[in-house]
Amino acid sequence: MPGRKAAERPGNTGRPVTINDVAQLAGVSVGTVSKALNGRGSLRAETRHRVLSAAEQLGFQPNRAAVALNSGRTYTVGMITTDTIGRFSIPLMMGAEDALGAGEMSVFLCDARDDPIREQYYLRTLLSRRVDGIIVTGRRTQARPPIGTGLPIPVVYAFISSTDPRDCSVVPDEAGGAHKAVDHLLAVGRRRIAHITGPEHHHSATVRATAATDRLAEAGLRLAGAPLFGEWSEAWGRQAAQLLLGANAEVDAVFCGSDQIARGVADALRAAGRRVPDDVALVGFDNWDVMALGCQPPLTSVDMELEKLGRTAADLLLAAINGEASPGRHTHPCRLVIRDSTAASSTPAPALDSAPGGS
Amino acid sequence: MPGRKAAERPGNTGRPVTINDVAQLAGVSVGTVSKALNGRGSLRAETRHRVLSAAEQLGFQPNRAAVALNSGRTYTVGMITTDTIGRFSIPLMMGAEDALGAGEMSVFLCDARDDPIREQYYLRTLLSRRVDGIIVTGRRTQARPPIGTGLPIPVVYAFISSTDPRDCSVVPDEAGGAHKAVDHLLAVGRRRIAHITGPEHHHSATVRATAATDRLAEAGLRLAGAPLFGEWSEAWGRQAAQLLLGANAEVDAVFCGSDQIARGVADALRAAGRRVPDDVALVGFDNWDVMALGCQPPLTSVDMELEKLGRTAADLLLAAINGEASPGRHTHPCRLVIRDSTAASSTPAPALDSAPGGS
DNA sequence: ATGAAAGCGCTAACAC
DNA sequence: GTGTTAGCGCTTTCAT
Repeated sequence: MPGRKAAERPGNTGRPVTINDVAQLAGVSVGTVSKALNGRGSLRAETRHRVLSAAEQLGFQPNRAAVALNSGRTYTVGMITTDTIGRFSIPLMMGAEDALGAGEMSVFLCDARDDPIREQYYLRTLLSRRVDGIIVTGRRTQARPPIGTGLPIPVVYAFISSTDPRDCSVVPDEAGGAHKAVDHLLAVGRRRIAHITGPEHHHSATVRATAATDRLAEAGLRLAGAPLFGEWSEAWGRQAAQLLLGANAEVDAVFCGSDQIARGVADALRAAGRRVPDDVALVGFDNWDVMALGCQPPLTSVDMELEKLGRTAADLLLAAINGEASPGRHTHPCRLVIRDSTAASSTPAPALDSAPGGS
Repeated sequence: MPGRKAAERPGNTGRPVTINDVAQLAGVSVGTVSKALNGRGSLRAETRHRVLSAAEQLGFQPNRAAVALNSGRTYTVGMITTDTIGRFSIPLMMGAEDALGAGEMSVFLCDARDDPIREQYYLRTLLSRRVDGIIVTGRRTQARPPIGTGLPIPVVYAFISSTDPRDCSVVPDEAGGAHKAVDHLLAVGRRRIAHITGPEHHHSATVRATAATDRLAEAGLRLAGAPLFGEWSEAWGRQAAQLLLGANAEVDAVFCGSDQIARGVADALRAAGRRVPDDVALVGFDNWDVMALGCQPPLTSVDMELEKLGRTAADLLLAAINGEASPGRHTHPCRLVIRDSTAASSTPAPALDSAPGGS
């Protein structure tokens, strides 16, 4: 009964189908089967066809462990993430997994949960499994010590980077993203721009704050007050916005270090009777859909394009596996996504913006 | 130089260290090395020690492909998710990965992206890699057709379930969760409870709505109006809240099908001058931290405990791999997380709740 | 054009 | 207590 699944066929032993079974059914030797299946050597068309249909009929799937054993390649890579919660690593992983899948690579998922012990455990596991390469991802863009030295396989750091400049890292151009945000605010006519962001000890916060300050300086302007460092939370956004309202009513734009902060700012501004974007334009960072779109009004935001970044990391890893390593720090541009929170104030349409919930 | 990493040692060939290298360095045969490393057979303590330190010195890691080849077991499982964006599958995966890691299992990550073709591709890949089992996860709790029939390895469905009742599925007890939400609202003295939720064709929406209605009926009450089916979005929450305000000012609680919806409802109520929880108590679903905590006030919500659910699924899979299958549909209880949005209205503290952003 | 056989790294059965 | 060897499933010479 050729149409049936292998495991349903009467007489099926439960044992996986091997190349031997195929050889027997096709009436040839295993060597011939191997050639037929891999399109190597020279075979009569008829023989090749006979083998292929036998394999088909048995539902034969080559045992990759055996292939790995004599090729030395497993067509497998490890992905180690230090990020438990996954907000940043998920798109990275998905992008990488997609790019690797196209190269017939399977991905081992390793969640190190910010624990160096777990990390080393996973590293050993992956080496034992003879993965062809490793991608290391994490929640922060700050450089971190290499996961290992003198490893026999290539490693690519994605989002995070390695402190060793010879290592291959792919990182978002956060400074460039901040530049785009500031440029956009200037372009829509804003001049008194404040900056609210995360903790000062957080790499992304300082990079983005510095970049924003520098860009304004290039335009002959200064930030409206020092950057407000706090937490990556809506609550901090609300709190900081109130500080701003208390101290300086002249601000006509706020560039925020994250969408969560921006959303808190939007809520606080609205509660205080300030209109966004008419009175104050708002730009976030991350382009986190649920925040940027849930915000009233929808938020202009800097997108780090993490999925693309993951894809790039995977491509660099594949190249390195094939002997074409690209050592060093590779930056990946950010993209500014413009939404209503920075709509040009030259054409205000107050009545339309104010009741988004109406049915 | 014993302290050095294997790959840095002078004379290192780049070739992975095998059991042969260890045998040679220890001056014994490969069989002896195998016994020493796996604690089998009987060896002199001195010999065992000599082997272990040789292995240590060379940084030996057994080639898992070889182990797999003659044990037939790969200590590997596949995790197929149909969920691209990952909101639900991430905690599931993390829980499962954690539980499997404890069993020395590595996890292949497969993102099928809602594409049946990709799903079957991954299934073939996993079978070819001879995984010991498969976990299938997805974004919706609705039953889906089995991923394959007569498969040679156990499959466990997590969050989603299989339409075949003989398959092993682990699903959240959404109805139970809805019961807890309603019970809690009744316990804090609410009697006119409305329900706003996602699309009517969405399994979770109807299950939760039905369960809420039933529970109220058991208490001799009725839902305040028919369930409002719409979208899983904040915008719909806002819109539905306005419908509610227009039609029926007497509602003293809203049970929402998701935290996103609840958050939209909270915003709309506040904008309309209604106080939460004083005038209207609010319960969400999902306990999605960023929504539940970002909401003003923080949201009481039903937590499906997806990480635990993933862990349970992994444990069931491990058991099935060891020959102790647990066919059928296993439900996993939900947990109600109580926050300010349902604080008992008998002790109102209006002044404190209204300015959470104050510094 | 096809078959036979060695070998990838490891484990286990058996010999000594 | 330790060494030798067959064999897991597959690929790849090398004969024929």
